[in-house]
Amino acid sequence: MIHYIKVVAEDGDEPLELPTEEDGTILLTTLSAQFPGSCGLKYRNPDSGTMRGIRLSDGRLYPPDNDWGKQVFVSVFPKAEGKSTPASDPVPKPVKSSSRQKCSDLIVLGLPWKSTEDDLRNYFSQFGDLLMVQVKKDPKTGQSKGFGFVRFAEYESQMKCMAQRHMIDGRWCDVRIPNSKEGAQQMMNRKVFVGRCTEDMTAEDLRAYFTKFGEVVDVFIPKPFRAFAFVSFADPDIAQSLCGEDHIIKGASVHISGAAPKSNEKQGGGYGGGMGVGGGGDRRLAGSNHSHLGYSPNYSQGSWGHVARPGSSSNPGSSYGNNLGLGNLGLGALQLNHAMLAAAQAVLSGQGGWGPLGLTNQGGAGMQQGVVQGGQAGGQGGQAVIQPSMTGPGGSGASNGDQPVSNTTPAPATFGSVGNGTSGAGGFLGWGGTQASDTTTHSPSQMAGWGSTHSKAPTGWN
DNA sequence: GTTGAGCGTT
Repeated sequence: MIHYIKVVAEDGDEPLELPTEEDGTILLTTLSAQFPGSCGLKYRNPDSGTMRGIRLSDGRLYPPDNDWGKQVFVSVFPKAEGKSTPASDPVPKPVKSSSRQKCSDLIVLGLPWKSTEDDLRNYFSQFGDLLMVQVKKDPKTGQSKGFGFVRFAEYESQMKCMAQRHMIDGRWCDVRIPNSKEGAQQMMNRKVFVGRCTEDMTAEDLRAYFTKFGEVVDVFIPKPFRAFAFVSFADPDIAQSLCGEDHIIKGASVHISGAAPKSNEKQGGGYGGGMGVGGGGDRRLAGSNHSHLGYSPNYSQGSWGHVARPGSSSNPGSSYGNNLGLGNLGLGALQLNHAMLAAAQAVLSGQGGWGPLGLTNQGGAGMQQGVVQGGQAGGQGGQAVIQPSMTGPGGSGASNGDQPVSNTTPAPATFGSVGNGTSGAGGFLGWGGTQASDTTTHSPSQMAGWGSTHSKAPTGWN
């Protein structure tokens, strides 16, 4: 039977009532939801006049003598600091004009093994409405991996949440922006990469969803399900504005980024990131799996897969026509081998036996997702593997930059796709595209944090 | 049945 007990953060405060669970215990998360950082309860023993601690086990606070009684309990904080009265908000609101910012998923690190999604929801709801809560677990054992994700409805909630550490079920946890969001704002163009797609997302679903942000001119979903898609907008600004965001589509959290996210991995003028051979291969022909309604054919989408475009002016296609100038390739930075270079040149010149790619036969139809995987970058040369995932003639040449091509190949240098632009823009060649590796250089630039250490839970936990 | 820096099978 549920009832309520009175709790204060400090003697003299106005009591706040916390609900018990059915078994009469109080969840620590319930406590810490109202008293951030709180890790326990105590009360004054009327007989001795001294304070007594409340038993805590498995994240539950147990009533003394099986009865909470009518007394007022006092919240206990780790270091005799960090307590906060409900009256005084401990978090100075970073009230910026950031009100219009959008929420992103937040990773919660350092969760106790036992914490459930309910615990997380219970705890984090103190900051605002939650759209998503998940604890990553081992699929087999169901054992928590000790981290999870949350997503708030309001950006203010997110800000508040990230502005502090979190005591969850007896452990200090950190909330951060996931690494997957790195390099968010970049690559201005009209096509965005939609990662973490689920298989039940159709092109129509994506179109329907993204249309509310602006006119969608194309949706591309790789044929063998690969958990990502491309969405192209008529307005590049729309696409750009979505980059870096997380959206929830059909219950799944997808991540939106520029079509060649690895672009800013390297700097110094080199075009390190993705290599894409990509003319605007977006000529769409009927029969493809594209949704193409209302598509205006004058969107030349040249230069996909190209990254780190010099300057910010978007002028896709025209300036890259058949430009194989090595200066644009950033070769030095990527240690390309000759085989790959030759392959690329062959592609652009329409020779080289890349028949399966449909380049030599189809005049304008761009090959789709043509992928060339060299060995390790700069490594075993000659092992270029071509794996076009779509070869149908007339297939719309969605030139898919260098998005995740293979997560199994270590540091694959990949081609984007190749295609002759609708407007005659020739292929542009860029190199790069290491999807899986290279994550070590990222240094999450979040709000000032608390080191990276999670203090051990007070003994008695875990 | 253990563990404690990290980054999301679906």
